[in-house]
Amino acid sequence: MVPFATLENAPGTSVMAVVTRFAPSPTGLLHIGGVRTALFSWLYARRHGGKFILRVEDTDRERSTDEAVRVILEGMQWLGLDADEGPYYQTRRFDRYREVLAQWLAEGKAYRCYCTKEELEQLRAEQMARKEKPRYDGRWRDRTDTRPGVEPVIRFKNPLEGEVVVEDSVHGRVVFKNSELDDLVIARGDGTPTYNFCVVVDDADMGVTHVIRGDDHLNNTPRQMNMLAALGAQVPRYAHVPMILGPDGAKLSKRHGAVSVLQYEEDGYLPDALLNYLVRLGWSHGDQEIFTRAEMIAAFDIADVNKAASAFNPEKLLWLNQQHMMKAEPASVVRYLKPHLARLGIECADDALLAKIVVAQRERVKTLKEMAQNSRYFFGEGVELDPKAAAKHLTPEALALLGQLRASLAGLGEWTAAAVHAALEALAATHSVGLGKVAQPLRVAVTGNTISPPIDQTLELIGRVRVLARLDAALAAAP
RNA sequence: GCUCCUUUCGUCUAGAGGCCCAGGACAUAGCCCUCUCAAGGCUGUAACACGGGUUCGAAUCCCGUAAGGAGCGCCA
Repeated sequence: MVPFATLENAPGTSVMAVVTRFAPSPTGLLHIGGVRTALFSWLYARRHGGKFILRVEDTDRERSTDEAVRVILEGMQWLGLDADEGPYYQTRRFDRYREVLAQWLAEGKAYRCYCTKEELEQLRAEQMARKEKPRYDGRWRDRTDTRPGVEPVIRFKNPLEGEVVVEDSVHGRVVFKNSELDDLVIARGDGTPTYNFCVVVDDADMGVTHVIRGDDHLNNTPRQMNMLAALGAQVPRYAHVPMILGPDGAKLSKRHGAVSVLQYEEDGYLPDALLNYLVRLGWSHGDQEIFTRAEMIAAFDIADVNKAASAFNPEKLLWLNQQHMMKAEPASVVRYLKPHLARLGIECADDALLAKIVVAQRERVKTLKEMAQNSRYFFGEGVELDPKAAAKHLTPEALALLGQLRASLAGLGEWTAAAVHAALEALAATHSVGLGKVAQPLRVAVTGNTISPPIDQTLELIGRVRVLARLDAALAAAP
């Protein structure tokens, strides 16, 4: 039991623990738009020492899929957006919804409507023809009879007059006239409850204090507030955050960005980098671009959230990902790099070596996937020489240098980057050539290509045995 | 069509009447550094949607217009 010593504050100022929720629908795969909403809700709860609830809104049984539920669960876990409660599933709360439905029917707060779909369609068509806003006209609102052969829906009796004021944390005061609202369906003909109704019951039952969601829900809010009032529940604080657009400024779609959040794991992004990118879409904290998780929690405030939609920019995400790889503890990057190495068939249990590889590679790759691909030559035996690189750099003159270099490397007392570097410089000096004249052929011989970390570090990490073997192979392959 | 929302560089944003002939970041161009590729540093190009007000003074306040978006479902 939580002791509440100060419950006697004036109305509206009572101390209330913050409770937020993320309520995705498993009718499509969770994408970055949803993730950002989840992030804002999570941050807000963490910032205020509150509770974060995960609730799966699966009342549409036709379109909900197990795959989508899996992506929500795995995605949230990968991102580290841990819930304090849930996941709840609305499909498991049907008894509760039926209870409220029965109560409202009994109290006259809701009623059965026996209109057929055809009838409703005709009504809509007529209204459109008259250039009116299409809406249900309440024709069954006060009827008590029934109509055989039609499974009735249940509609909420929305107030006819007055207005509903939404005090939104990002949009400010938004006023809706009740006369613009109609009696929405809260239970289908088959008895299953609908979204707007379930949300209201759930938010009330779960004690949600702050509803943070996409601004496509702003128009639903007055209806929900009316239902909350019918329930006798307190109205939460609303914050309708702007939507995320695709890179082209158009609505997010499968074609560009509306992919499963798990795709970002596969593409080699660090969870913290994705979160950092997403938090800066619609929110800012002065000029700060890079945030650790703790910094995000400390700085986040809904008051700083923008009103306008923002476009997703893949280049900036890439940049941030690299920034996070460079700032993070190498060991933590290793943890996320391993799956990518595994996908290339590379299993390495030497975490210390992997940490060194991370440090050597992170300033030249944008993703973990790229890091894994560019690190293949640290593992396995031989390397495949890129034909163009070999033709350009493994010239007879270069091979002559490499031959001498092989000897000096073989005789090195200790195999460190510093020792390798000294050997290279000595060779370059005796032949009066730049370091590049020997470094590039060497790079091609041991990595197969022209790109790698500084050559001395590269050799140290590849290891002497492999380096000598690869030099021998390059020398032997020469004409 | 009706109701609601939105509008600062290509993109993300700072800006809460004078600090702004608008700052930062990504991207982009140039230079420096350099054994490759990067990273890093420096420099440049680039924006207050438009029109009226209010005010000594407006990116900031008000009103229109335009353009986008959302909702108007027995979808969520």
